[in-house]
Amino acid sequence: MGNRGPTLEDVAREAGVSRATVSRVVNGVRNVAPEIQEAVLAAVARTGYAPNQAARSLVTRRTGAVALVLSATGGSFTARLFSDPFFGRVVDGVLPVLRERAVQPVLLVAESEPARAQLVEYLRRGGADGALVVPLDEEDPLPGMLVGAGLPTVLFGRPRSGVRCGWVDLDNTAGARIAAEHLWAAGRRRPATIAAPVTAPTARERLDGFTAALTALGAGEVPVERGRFTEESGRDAMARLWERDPGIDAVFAANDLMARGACRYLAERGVAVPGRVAVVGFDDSVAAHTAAPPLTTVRQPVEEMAAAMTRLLLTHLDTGTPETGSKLFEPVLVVRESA
Amino acid sequence: MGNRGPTLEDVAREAGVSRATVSRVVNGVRNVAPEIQEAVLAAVARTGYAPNQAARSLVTRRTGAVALVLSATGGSFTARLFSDPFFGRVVDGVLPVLRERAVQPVLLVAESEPARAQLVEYLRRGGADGALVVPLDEEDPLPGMLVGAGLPTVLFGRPRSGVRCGWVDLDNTAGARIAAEHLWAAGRRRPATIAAPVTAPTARERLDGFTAALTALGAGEVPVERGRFTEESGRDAMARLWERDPGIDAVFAANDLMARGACRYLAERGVAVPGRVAVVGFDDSVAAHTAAPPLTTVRQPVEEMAAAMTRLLLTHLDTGTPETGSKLFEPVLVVRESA
DNA sequence: GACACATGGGAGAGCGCTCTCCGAAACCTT
DNA sequence: AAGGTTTCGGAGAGCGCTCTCCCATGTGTC
Repeated sequence: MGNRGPTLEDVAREAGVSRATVSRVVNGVRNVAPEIQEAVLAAVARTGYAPNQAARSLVTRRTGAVALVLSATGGSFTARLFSDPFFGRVVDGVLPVLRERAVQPVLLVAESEPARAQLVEYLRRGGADGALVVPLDEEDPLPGMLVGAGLPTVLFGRPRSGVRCGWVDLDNTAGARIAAEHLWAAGRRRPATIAAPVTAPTARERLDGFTAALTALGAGEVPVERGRFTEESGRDAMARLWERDPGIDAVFAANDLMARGACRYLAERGVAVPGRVAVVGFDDSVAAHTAAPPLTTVRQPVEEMAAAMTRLLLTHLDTGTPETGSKLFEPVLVVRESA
Repeated sequence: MGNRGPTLEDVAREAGVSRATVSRVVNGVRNVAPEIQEAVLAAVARTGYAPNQAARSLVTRRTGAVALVLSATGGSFTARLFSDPFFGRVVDGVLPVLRERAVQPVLLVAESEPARAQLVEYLRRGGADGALVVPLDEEDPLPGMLVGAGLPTVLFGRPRSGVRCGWVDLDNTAGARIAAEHLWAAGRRRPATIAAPVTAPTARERLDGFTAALTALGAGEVPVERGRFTEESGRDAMARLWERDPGIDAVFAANDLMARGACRYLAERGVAVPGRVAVVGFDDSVAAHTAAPPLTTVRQPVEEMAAAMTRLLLTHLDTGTPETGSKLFEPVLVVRESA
């Protein structure tokens, strides 16, 4: 694309000033006499000038863009990416913070191993100033690769050991405990849970936190089935749970989508929710209040967390100090009708 | 970020050759003696060299990235973006084509007016070599802005008049006709339709095509209610339709999600589908076959279309000719259980 | 053995911008 | 009025790379 538009030089000639002056006006720095400033702006408008970001980056070592990386090691993940409201919430939290600072948000998806490699290479070459990473699996090597490449990085969720970078996270264990205590207090003595893949640390904390809290309360063994965070998989897990033991009177699912799936199965079987079985979800996404019945769920302030994550990165970028800030958020139980 | 890593110069010194030679090896061009090539690669590995994309772009006028722009003029659209399987399918179609060519896909979202302006500025400055745009509203000014800025652009859906650029599209009118004919052939004589916002050209074609086909077949007035492409809005539209006229015996919805919503409403009212009312969706997304009952729907080969759109852009980029290619796809009816 | 010709690798210009100097002019201050 | 100080704008180096020249070797031909 020999799309060579006008350069600073052209604008300078047009305005009858030097390159440096045009640069000053364009970047709004220092004191340039008002009439000269006006002349320059007019010249910019007349020529249709747009600064060449490559040339600018070459000297400033900044691109003005920040990458929001969605990564997963499992196959076919765009399907999940664009069906789980979770990601939309992350994006919703990130965008305003970046926009306010006039930083361009750039979404990058790492859906496979080669994609991950290509993505890291892109960032190593200076495709963006920093990365906000939402990894979905514990084994995901991406955060380590990025941090290893020296790229300012902040994660949604704690990094695996050995990877030093900023992060935000929810106290999932506490969230699971809140759910357990709510169910217990409501007289439920035979709770089960629908967990998520073992590879998601988040999921493990929710599972362990739930069983640990129930054990502490004096409950017996808690039946566990696993889903894949999708509504469909939640339905299936509920089916297996029910087949194993129709005596259970409560179900805690690791996210709202799976909780919905569980409700759907129960509805199909004519089992009353919450009359016969109480259901608690996790996240408090839109999926929670549009469910039938509306879900009681553990609220994860995703947007807030994403905004905090973004601010952490911007601070890192501003100060240049690679201090790895972090922030842990507390969950809250949102009681609706399902439990 | 004074993140200055090793430069070509450093690698050259390390390998005992000139800058030019290192550049040749890194870019895999021309004939470099095998032993020298090896020495250079070793030096690259030792120094951890990564080419500076800004410097490279400055001379090549290429970034090696292509933007996939998701744009909408309505408010709060990330919610829809990350809940409608449609976008995931677009991404699924685009990624492989780009990956194969080692072009970095970069997702950009234009969720508001300022965001759109910032995005255009970013691309004008050379943030990417070209743009694949998925506009959701007819009034969306983005395609025009991009084309006006001289950026190679290909749209999903025909451009509004006055905007000259490549595009791919589905023959929505034909799709709606197929649906109408299917329902008519099945003996449905009182069909209604759930359309989408007037601002979506796609939606208008589906609505007009449906009513036109039915008129041609000899049907009377077709009741119309509008949704917003979401399952929830489809449910509500069905409710209004039913309230207006419980005599209708078929419903054609402008996408699968709304068709699902319609089914849900009918199920709530105890109306048999397809026994009493037949339902036809549009898109054949995952939402179609996971619905209860599985939806009869008009298949839109989104992935294929997205791949074609990408190839159109790459060709444009390769040849430099701003010939505005385009491709129209034919819909197919997928008959399942709902009609 | 003299010439033409391919082949491998270096020198150096220059992509478009920022930013540090510096000099000229205007303004105080005493 | 002489010196000091501030304000404004220009000159020019240089960011890290690519790519065109060009020269120094090989290799083939008669």
